[in-house]
Amino acid sequence: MRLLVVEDDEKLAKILSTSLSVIGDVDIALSGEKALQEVEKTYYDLVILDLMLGKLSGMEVLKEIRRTYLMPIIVLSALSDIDKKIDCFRLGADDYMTKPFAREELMARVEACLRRTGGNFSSTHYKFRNMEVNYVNKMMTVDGNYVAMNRKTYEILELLVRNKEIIMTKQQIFDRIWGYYSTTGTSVIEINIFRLRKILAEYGLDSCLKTIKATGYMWTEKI
Amino acid sequence: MRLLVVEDDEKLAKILSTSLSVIGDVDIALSGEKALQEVEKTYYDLVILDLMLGKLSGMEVLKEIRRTYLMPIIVLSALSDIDKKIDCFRLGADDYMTKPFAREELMARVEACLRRTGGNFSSTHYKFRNMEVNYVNKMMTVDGNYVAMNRKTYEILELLVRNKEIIMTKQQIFDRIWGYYSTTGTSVIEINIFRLRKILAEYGLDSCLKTIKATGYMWTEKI
DNA sequence: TTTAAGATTTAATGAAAATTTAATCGGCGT
DNA sequence: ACGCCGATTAAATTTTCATTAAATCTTAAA
Repeated sequence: MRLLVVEDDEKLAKILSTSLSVIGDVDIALSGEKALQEVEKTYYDLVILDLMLGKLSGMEVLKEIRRTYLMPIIVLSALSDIDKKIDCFRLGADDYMTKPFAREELMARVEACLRRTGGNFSSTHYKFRNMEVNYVNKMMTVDGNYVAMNRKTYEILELLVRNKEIIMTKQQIFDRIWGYYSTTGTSVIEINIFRLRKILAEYGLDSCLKTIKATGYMWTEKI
Repeated sequence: MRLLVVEDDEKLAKILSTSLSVIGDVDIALSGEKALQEVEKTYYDLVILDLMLGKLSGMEVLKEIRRTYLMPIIVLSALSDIDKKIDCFRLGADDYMTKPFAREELMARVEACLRRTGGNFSSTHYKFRNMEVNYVNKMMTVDGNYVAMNRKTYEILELLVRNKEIIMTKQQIFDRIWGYYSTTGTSVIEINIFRLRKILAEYGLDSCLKTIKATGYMWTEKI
């Protein structure tokens, strides 16, 4: 998880950064210009954006980021002005907090946002590189495009990525997807693994799906 | 779009309901017990939940809904108590507003939530090429001309385009359009999909409506 | 209230796709 | 070389869905 704090008050930026470090790696941008550079350079899962910046206003930064990126943005401001809030939400902010605020509330709101949008905080998605498996919608996407596959094939994929870096034995896979009372042999797993690999290979992801001989299969990000 | 307002103050509930009606159909639950019933019965895109309820506390309702459902929940409360806020976020709330609040701020926050969860959120219409689906007037137009279709057929179309690029399972479609207590089989979906396809085909749009075998259907712009 | 048009549902069929079975091939360790 | 296990391919079987026709329910006009 990678977060960006955009805040010109260096002291506050440090404090926020320390708090947020339990959630993921935090970068700091001390100006709007710097923020835009960072966002282009790195993939961020969430941005905390103070409205009070120097030359480039926070609103400008918000607008500019939203022209290209979709990650959640939480706006901080000294103003509780309703119109300002509305404007920020219009421009695509996900939340708006008025200073002063409790550290705990910020943390709670950050987590609520991340829960919604995925990342590893959420039990609704798995993400790796440009590929995503959405457990709710029962679909895999690459660069946002739906990748078609058979139902059972998908279920194996979901089971494996839900348990990444852990070996799933054939018996576990079988019991989970086909159930105890199924009469089919475990060779059906191999066929679906084969089909899954063929699909993954189109996107250079087949090396994530390892065969553990005489045991089972494992999804790994350590290629 | 279907919203649920859980609020025991009937006057306030009505006011909220009226405001929110521009976004979608709004149901009201005057008690926690009623809210849980409604949520089981109907598919909701978002819930507005007042913490001050009668017997069953708002927190209980929140916890209970989250045991099963994932739709965004915005909590309203007279208390600005930080611990209360934290607790709500922990239980899975998506946002927390302290009363009194501006109608506009609530609307902005509701839209921000839906934008995250409902894909490209527009509360009034969907447009693609020369075709438009107007949720307010409940009609589809092509080049501005009204395209006639049955009500149920239209409702499926609206549900699918509101969730474009996302697979809608047959169960989701069924629960949303026919409701939990309906006795009809899910084959009615297939017939309406068939009719919808025939209509769409006249305008070369049938390829937007994908069948996801063994799962459901999906509207896509990536033909 | 009756009637008829239209909307919706039920039922049934064949085609297409998914799943399973079966069989062959190939590598690796003993 | 032999045996084990998994990859791969082809073919058989099962499931799911599109499509048609007919039955039932709704709605609004007469």
